Amino acid sequence: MIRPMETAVIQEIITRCALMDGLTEEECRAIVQHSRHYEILQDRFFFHQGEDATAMYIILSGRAKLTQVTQAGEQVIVGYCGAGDGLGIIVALSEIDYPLSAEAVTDCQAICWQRDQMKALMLTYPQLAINGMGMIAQRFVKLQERYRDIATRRVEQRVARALLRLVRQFGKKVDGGVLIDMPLSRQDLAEMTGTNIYNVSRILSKWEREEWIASQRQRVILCKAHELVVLAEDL
Amino acid sequence: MIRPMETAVIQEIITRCALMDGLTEEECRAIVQHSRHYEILQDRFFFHQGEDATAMYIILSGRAKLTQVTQAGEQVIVGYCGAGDGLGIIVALSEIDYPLSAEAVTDCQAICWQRDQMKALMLTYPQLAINGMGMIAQRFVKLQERYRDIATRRVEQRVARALLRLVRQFGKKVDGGVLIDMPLSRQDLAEMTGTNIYNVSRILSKWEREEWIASQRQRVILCKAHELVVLAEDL
DNA sequence: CGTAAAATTGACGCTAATCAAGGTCCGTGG
DNA sequence: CCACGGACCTTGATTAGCGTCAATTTTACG
Repeated sequence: MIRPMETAVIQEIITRCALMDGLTEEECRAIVQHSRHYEILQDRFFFHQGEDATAMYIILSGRAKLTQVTQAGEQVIVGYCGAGDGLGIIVALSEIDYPLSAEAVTDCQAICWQRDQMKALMLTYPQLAINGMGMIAQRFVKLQERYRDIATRRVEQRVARALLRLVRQFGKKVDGGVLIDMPLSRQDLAEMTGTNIYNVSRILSKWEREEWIASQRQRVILCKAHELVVLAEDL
Repeated sequence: MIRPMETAVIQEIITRCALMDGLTEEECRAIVQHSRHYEILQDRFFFHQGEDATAMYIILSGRAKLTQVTQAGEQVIVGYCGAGDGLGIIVALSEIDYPLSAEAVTDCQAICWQRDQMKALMLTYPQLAINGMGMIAQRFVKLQERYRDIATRRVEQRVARALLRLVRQFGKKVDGGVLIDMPLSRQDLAEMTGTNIYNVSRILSKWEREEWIASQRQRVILCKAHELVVLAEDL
């Protein structure tokens, strides 16, 4: 079971997240008041690709994985989200279905607004809409980068770049290096980079031999991030 | 030289474009009044990746190519735009630089708003902002699709899918099939699909032998689109 | 301790990237 | 009008990279 958060803590997290940029604590509180608290256990879904979009979320704790599925049934991972990140923001701002699925890869807490509720709030607090757009713009630019990566880089570079992005987003200092602080399988890395587990495994094994990384099942620690950067940027 | 359009014609085109959905002709006229007319010759740029974003455009005629460049200097084509499509909308809605370059591949006419002007208009006509967001959402979803394609499909399928997208967007009935109505080199197709001209050339040659397409320098006509669909969707 | 999921490793073959050479088309200037 | 140069396209040969299959090992957890 998840231990519920206190309202004050929630307020604290939300106030500092990008969606609330430029809003007073007062306004922020009012906006949160219209949200519902939301808990979701590991491996369950916030929503599925193609579902009618009714809600948007801000994650308070935990990690979520954004995925798409092809007709052939292959998964593609579009990205990960953590505390402060938004899920389904795009659908609060336009009339489309969820274009991807969001899955909790650890137990998550979040707050949640109904689409119509959020639309109303955005009319009252236009800054909210502006922030939402900014967040989408950010995502858009990131996705374009990754599109470019996958179109032009070799598998080894793509994996290196994926790890570096994850470490920037979820890195946690531990002795011996920086841990990517969430469950991350070879399969996940394969789905992020458009390859398969065999290649990923071989590549990670090689890096492990060179002591650039240390990895166990579902865990990766970067020890010599610099070496990976050199590889990733081909310097 | 480009033959300038009459105001009435411009109005006609703009009124029907996605940015003006749900706005009265009256409002639409007022919005257009705050724009500048803009002409740009083939091979020149609307803007470059990384430039400070000051303007957004709606294309009236012609075709524009959206590209990104990697550090290594390789180009990636993110997509094409034609009449009614917007350029740089994302930057009108958030505070970022242009994330890509937009190049006229034929002579283009467009209308153009300064970022601040457009922001002011969006405050007066909120529907304008909503439409802008919808357009970005559309693009976002499309980009995700293409990301998925490139991550999971073979080169031949990717080329087929690229051609089918282009034909849907710019197809023009001619005898013998449907022409992709703009200059389109092997190089362009390679940059759209994350491969090289040699592969594209071989693939198109093969399809030409099978009479699925007819192609000349910078031109492609789809004769048996159905066959390409079968290939593209692996049925 | 047993089981299932995750990860590893080797072998094999195909796809697609690369290199090299030559052909075709088009606009320009003599 | 013709010759030339440059951009575009084609094709073959070669090889590296990568996907796939099969078999085995490791790890987590009940």
